[in-house]
Amino acid sequence: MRWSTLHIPTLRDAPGDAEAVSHALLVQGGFIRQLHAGHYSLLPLGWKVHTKVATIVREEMDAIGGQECLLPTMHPAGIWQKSGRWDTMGEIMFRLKDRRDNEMALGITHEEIFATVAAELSSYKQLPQLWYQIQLKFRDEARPKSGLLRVREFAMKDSYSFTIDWDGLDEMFERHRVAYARIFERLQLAAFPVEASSGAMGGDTSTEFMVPCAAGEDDVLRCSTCDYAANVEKATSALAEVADEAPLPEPERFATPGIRTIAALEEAGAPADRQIKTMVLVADEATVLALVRGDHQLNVQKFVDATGAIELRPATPDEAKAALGAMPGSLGAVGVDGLTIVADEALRGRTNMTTGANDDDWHYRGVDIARDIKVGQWADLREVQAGEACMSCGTALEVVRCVEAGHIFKLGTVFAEKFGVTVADADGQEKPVVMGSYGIGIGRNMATVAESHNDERGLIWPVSIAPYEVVITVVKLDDNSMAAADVIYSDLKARGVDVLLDDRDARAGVKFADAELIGIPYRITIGPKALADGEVEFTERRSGDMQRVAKGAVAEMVTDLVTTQRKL
RNA sequence: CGGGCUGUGGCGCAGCUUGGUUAGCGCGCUUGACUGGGGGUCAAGAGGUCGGGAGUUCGAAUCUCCCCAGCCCGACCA
Repeated sequence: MRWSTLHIPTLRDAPGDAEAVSHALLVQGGFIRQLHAGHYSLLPLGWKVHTKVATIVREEMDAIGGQECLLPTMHPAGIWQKSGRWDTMGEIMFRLKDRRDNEMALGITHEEIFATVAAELSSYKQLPQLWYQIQLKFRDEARPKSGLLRVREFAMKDSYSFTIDWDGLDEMFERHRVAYARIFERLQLAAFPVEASSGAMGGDTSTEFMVPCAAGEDDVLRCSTCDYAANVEKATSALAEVADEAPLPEPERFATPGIRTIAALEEAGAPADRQIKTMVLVADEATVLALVRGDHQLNVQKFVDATGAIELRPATPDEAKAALGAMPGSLGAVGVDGLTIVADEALRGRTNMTTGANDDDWHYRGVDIARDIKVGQWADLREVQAGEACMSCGTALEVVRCVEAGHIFKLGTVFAEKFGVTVADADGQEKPVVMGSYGIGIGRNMATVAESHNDERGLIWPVSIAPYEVVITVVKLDDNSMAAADVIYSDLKARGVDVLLDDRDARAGVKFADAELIGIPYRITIGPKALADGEVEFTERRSGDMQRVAKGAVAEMVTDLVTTQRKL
């Protein structure tokens, strides 16, 4: 294409409100424009990149046997009520009504719809099936941010597997791991798999693919020695043994005037790891207690996963007082009856502990948890901190800030049971089909590549998804230069290279700056200097390295380079 | 949802504290000239409901109130 005819609205200045690098560069480079919070228009350049990302995903899904479909975006409420997620999804779901007052929703994901399609399966001989689509999802995110990284309307590749048993699911899961690894390799993203919480998706296990990135929103605990990596919502670590002394015969009250914090109580003689921290939470309208060791932090998602709570929030100080009789700072679970008490595993078997006495300015010491506290449920609740020991090898774990680039779930038979997705097995017995679901956001991955590949001059796209693989920059629009440019341009096009001819009547500096800003990986510069020797200049965007090439040889050379890079 | 901040030509901003003729600047845009290998120079132009509404006032971009939108932090979130 000829630049002079295209709509590539690059900006001299970066937008003032863009914090994330990808956001600023995609706007400045003329790839995207915001319509309103969380909704972006993809301009020609942006759509080209987006399409190339989608193509890579499509190719890799096809390579593992995926069959592409396209399901509706708008769904009747009934289908979501059938799975029970009409209620559990809460505010994330855009809801609307049609003219007959029927309730509808915009799809946040498509398990329900694919399960409906799958209900037509009737025999194990039809399995396995692997279906996917690249389709818009709508999510009413509380806080869209960072350009394309977190939006309310976005294209996602979501695939769904249907197998006769769990071994089949394992096989499908493994296929996706391979496909995703290939996708991220082709996108040149440093993604790595991590253990994740399945959250509202439910199901058995899930794996996220994370890309280290400052603009990300997830923390991953990673071991540098072995391959352990897990989302902080799921991560565990090995704790040093704590040797407890024998407990007192019974908890002993002692006055702690003015002491409201773990740290203050520590100064008063109770080490933090010998304290029980009691937090009052409101889970789906019920008051519950979460107990962790004094020096530990509660991870809310872990609590949700352990208890199945849908909505969870900390109680207000007044609510805490109403429930336990004291203000935060003197709360405890000793002798508490009638409230659900969930305790972290690190507290199991501990004795001689200190905790609040549910009386302002009073605490108990000598507490034996097994004896004195009616724990209703033991669970892993504590948030792992950087530096704690890896469970499998003991190395200190590090925290890495990441973007979630993909997420794959083993769903099991939950949806199959609700939607009647059953098939007859070899013995003629009706069996629920085992499902998996697998997601990868197209726009988010595009933005993540932008986050990962840029410099002070702008974007540096990998050849695989660059809006154009090569730009021909004509320094001076005289007949001689344009003639040479046209020959090379036609030659490259004939060779199947995605080439952009910058034939704008602008100063060389402007063209160089724009080419670099929009991140075209290779540039052929045509100017009188080199042309006098029958040569053109060839520059690699990433390194800035320039070399002179005979004008008749450059097309073949570039084609070879691009072809190699493209396939990577 | 809580906290902080911001809305002024296409983009980036000043003006607002202390109300006062015609609302400025840079970039971009149009036309012309000179230029021509890293965002050039000169000249002449076009382009603005100052986020919206109500109020105070002789007079509001500026003060007051309400609303809307956007950004950032936190909460939340497949």
